[in-house]
Amino acid sequence: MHRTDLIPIGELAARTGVAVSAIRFYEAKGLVEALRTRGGQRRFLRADIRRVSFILIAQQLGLSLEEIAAELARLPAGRTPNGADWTRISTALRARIDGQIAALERTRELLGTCIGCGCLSLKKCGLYNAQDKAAQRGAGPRYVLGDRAGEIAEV
Amino acid sequence: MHRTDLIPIGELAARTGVAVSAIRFYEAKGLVEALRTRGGQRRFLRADIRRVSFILIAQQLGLSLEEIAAELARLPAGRTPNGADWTRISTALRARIDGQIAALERTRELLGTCIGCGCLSLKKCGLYNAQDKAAQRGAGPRYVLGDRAGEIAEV
DNA sequence: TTGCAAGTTCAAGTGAGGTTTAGATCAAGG
DNA sequence: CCTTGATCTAAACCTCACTTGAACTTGCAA
Repeated sequence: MHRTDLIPIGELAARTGVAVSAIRFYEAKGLVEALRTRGGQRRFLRADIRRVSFILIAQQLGLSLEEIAAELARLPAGRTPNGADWTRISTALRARIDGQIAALERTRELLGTCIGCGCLSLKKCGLYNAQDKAAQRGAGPRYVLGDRAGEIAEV
Repeated sequence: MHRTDLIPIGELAARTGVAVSAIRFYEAKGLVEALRTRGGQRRFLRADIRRVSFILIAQQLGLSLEEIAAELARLPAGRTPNGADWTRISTALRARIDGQIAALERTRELLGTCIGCGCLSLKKCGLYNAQDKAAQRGAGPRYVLGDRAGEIAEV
């Protein structure tokens, strides 16, 4: 609507709070697309502000960029999410949050039964069996741990 | 009590479900300590099974190895946690879980108000303001995002 | 004593999610 | 036209939490 329908990368960065370098990175990953000026500079659609914001929200919910890309790719013709898309996506995100909360609550309960007992004793503690369940993908690459959860022996 | 008070790295690995390489890595990071045989092989105390298990639990709760090391370092004389230590630590961990759950619940609520509205519009959505609050340290290094949360402009 | 699984070190690799650097080019105002 | 600031590319670098590989050495059982 404004005559500046196309915005340069710096403005997209300023509007979303994401670094310019990150936006270029997202483009390389296929999360956003840019038009180019004759000189080769990127020009984004105003709607890409929403698109990038969606990326940020989804990240907060623990989605990887790959998952986010998959979600965005489901939108026909590379559109920016509209109302109906958003309903579908946010419903899915909510399910994910529910799962995370449930996992944390289970862990908390188990931790509660352990406070004061000082057991830390594998068979009895329950927290050890909870490890695979409680997995909320803590910081860092745990590629492998997930594959062998459950084989924990007794003390 | 068993005559094998000292266990080799392979057994510690088998008992905790952690890879041998990971245990060596933990030792390098100061999370566990090992005695050495004359030949230079590591021998761990049986109690280190508990120590490593503690590392795993704390990781599930989102602590970095550095934080875990700090927690373990507070134990006098490099002991393995006993009952009292465990009470103190697990109480702290529980507070952490509570915080994580609360953050997720806030996010869920905001998401709920957005389902169907399709807004994704920064000023109105609320989810954008929630970003710093909801931070549950999703997968991957988000060192920087945390530092600039809140500077998000309007669409 | 031998055989071999399990152990050792050190350096380099992995993968996510970016940032930094360097040097060149573009766009807009004066 | 010229300067200034934004943008460009490519490649290198960063953290975290590990794994992998190469090249040897130990420890234990038969």
